[in-house]
Amino acid sequence: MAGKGKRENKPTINDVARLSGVSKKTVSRVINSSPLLNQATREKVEAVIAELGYVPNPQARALALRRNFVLGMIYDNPNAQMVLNFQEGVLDAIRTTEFALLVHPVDRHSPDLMDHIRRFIELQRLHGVMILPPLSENDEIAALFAELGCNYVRMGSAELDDPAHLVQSDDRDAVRRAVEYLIGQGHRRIGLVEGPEGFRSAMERCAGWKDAMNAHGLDCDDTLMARGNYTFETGREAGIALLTGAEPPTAIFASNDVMAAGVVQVALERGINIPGDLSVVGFDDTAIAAVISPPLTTVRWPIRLMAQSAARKLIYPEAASKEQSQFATEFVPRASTASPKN
Amino acid sequence: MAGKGKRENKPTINDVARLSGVSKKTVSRVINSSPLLNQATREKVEAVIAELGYVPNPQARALALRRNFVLGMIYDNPNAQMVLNFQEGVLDAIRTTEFALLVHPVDRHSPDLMDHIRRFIELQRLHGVMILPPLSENDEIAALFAELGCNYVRMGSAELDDPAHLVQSDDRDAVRRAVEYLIGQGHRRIGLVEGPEGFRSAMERCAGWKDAMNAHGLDCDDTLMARGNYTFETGREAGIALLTGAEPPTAIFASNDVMAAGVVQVALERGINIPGDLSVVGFDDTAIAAVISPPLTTVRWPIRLMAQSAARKLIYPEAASKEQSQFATEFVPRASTASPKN
DNA sequence: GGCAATCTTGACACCGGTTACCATAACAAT
DNA sequence: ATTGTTATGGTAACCGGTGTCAAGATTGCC
Repeated sequence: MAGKGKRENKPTINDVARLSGVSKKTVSRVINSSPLLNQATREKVEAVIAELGYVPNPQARALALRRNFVLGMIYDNPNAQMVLNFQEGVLDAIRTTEFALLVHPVDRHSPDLMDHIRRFIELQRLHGVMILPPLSENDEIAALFAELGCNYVRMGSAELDDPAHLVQSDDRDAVRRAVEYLIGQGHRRIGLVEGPEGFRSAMERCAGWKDAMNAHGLDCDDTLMARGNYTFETGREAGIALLTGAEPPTAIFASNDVMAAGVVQVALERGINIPGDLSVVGFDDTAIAAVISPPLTTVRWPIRLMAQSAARKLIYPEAASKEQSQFATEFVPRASTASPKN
Repeated sequence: MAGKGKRENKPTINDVARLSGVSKKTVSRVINSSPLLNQATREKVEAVIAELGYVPNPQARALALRRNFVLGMIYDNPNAQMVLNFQEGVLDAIRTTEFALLVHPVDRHSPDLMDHIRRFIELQRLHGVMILPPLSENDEIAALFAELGCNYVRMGSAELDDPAHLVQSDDRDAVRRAVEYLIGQGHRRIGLVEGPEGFRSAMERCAGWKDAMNAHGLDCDDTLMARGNYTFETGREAGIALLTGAEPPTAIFASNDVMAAGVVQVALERGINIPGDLSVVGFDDTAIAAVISPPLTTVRWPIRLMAQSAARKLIYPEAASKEQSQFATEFVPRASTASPKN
């Protein structure tokens, strides 16, 4: 039996209004820092707010404004470090705002992926959603967001969408530069561990490798290429395939760091010295790169900055297309590369 | 969905009521599967809901029910893979519910950490929050949640709280078993790379090492111990400290996988063969363990299961203390351990 | 002093759901 | 036929904020 006495409930806008002798609407004006408001009134109300420790109810606000201050992020994690860095970047961007971040991992091989995503969008009514690779490369998913009227930004390795809906790194160029670094060291037979079929990022990275090889008159023959699917195990397999040929490469570019780690492990198991007998280059610069032996030469993706930009595109849609979309990568030389011996 | 017309606003409960010729209240009863309702009416309304693709507005629901169907998770990432596995576990648990997951990384060294967390809790009014280590070991933070009336679950390595607010692995026992494995292989001088000062998990793991050493009459002298702070770099430093002594250990237990990777890298740099000259054991079984060379023997934490349990404790508070709190770890032998040579 | 222009403020409906309470219909028991 | 009981559905108030619009207070100007 609740007495009429002190309530345990949080203070509401009505409490603030009553205690400061103004109407709810005026309190609302204070909260939203409306310009048409007497300074004295504002201070009086602010004092009461501070005293009560009043914080507006976000659900009520969302309902009245028909606007939800929550950003979403969907991913099918290819890489934990990348996802987490992204999360941190988003948090950087929303820290000074009232936005929050909802995460939603999915399984891209699930047969009801689309239904699953649809349900998620309809249920949560988010302000906007960021889509991470490889889901971001799926145009069908983007179309679903558009159909449901949910704002989105895709994070990708190529021009997947217009600038308002995209943050992008130029993987092709980044890989070209990395491979040219190897060529500059004197390598002529440079292998490629390709990413999975149908992945845009895999295609771009492959194209970058070919660009560099062709530009220097080097052959891209089949014995220099092996396909993986961005996992460690397939990196190992690709490594075995490349290293057991008649004329094995003196350097290998792997389309991501985990696969590069697989190549390194296989090489070491066979007594192939790195970087003495074989140079290895990865892509992503995730935590693993610095941690394996020897530390891996790789390409750093400015994920955190890209995440900040993606979040801002959603928070300020009117400026979305002016917000930076293209991000430069950075080549990070470490100890897994050297000039070939001969 | 029939009708390809212009996409109006989303259907509301009123639309459903009008089209099915019943009142809002009846529709609400259908949505909440109230038992006192005519079967025919229910089916009629359900048909209209399906046709319209109606989904109740979560903000309005949250407001009316005074209850928010969102779970939160705060962490100061010590380990990306762990955080992500945890997220996936939570998603497992909420997949069939209407709950969503909000994430909130923080910096535990920030001077206004407490204010930051307070603001987060007050602003979001979550249904409950999961706290990951090392933040979970901070009693002050737990007290803040209690003070603000926000339900929480801590994830930890020891009995930090009552079962309703805790999911726990027994790190001490897990480490004891891992070290006894080394002893069983014939090792006598077994080094410890300790975790950072003040961390409960670090203390527990250290205690487990001592338990095993003492139980077998082995000395825990200072030259066998070095402290790190759970980062790769400090793992390297600790490795150098342990391996440059007069009588270096033949095996090293590192309190987490990244530090173990640091030890491995340092050893390989100095031509110390692993596992021939030195066995190394880690803790966590994060992705890195399987990926370095040689693959790391370690202890697997059932993070995903723990996360599921934590989420269920929050979703069903009435059953929270009956939900599993204690989780067993699993010893994972790989190629970084072997019997000492001599 | 009178009147318009501008600044402040509050009454009230509304966002999209929920519950409390009441009204009616159907059906059984007396 | 009257009454009691149980199903079922309607009405209105409410959750805690917001927009609209107009009234009241101030000010400027002739």
